[in-house]
Amino acid sequence: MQKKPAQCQFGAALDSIVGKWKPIILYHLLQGKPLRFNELRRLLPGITQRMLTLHLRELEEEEIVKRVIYPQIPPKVEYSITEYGMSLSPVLETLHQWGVTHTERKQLIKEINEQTKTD
Amino acid sequence: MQKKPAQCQFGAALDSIVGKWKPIILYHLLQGKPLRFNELRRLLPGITQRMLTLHLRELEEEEIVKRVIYPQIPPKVEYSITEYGMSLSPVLETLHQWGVTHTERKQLIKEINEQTKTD
DNA sequence: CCGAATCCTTTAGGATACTG
DNA sequence: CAGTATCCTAAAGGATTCGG
Repeated sequence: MQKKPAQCQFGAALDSIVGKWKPIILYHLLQGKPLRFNELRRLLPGITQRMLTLHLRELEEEEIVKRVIYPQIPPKVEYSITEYGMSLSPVLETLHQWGVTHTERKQLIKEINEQTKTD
Repeated sequence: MQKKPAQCQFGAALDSIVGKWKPIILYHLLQGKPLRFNELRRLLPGITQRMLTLHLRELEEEEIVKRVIYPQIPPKVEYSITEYGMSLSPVLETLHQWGVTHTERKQLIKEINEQTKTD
């Protein structure tokens, strides 16, 4: 990667939260309740086991997510947000706000285009 | 793509600002001064013409960036942030803040690991 | 000067089968 | 239950050449 101005470190932040399933994984974990692997999986319809583990491992690597293994049969593993991961909450909230208005805006523009098409 | 909870629209926001060069492109344009294609290119060492145009087109599509063509020989094209694109400023600032501390944190952890390795 | 077009490489993401 | 291991596809990114 290239050198960036010190004032432009939001690329670094993006690296931690970008990934097809990371937004929704984080959303669920930020509810506060620890979730087991299969619970999380059920909350993410369409995700494969592989992708879920990959994304969780990445979040774990950044210490955003904590993985707790209960040594028992059958296995039980719980994922939860870390204290540090909680610091993402306001960041994601801000992004969320912008995302909502952005989506609405695009929808509005689309409707206007379809309207004027019939003129 | 899957369905997401309405409370989790930050994935939509990410779509607009993710891309290898988008963060740094936005950083430069958010300085406020319109920049010509080749000016921008010089500010982004390593980028190819193709990638620069592709990313700019995407940002233009979202109406985050405005493209003004001056019909003259040799051609002159200026890119600038739109009014709407300005609304990204606080969002990116928040991301930036988190990115800075996150980078520092990772660096710190790395140093500690190297320290304890010699014990 | 500001691209478009073509072709190629790399990475992200996915399908499927298997395991302690 | 909670994963690995393999193999494969699609998408992002890049190198190079050509053109108004």
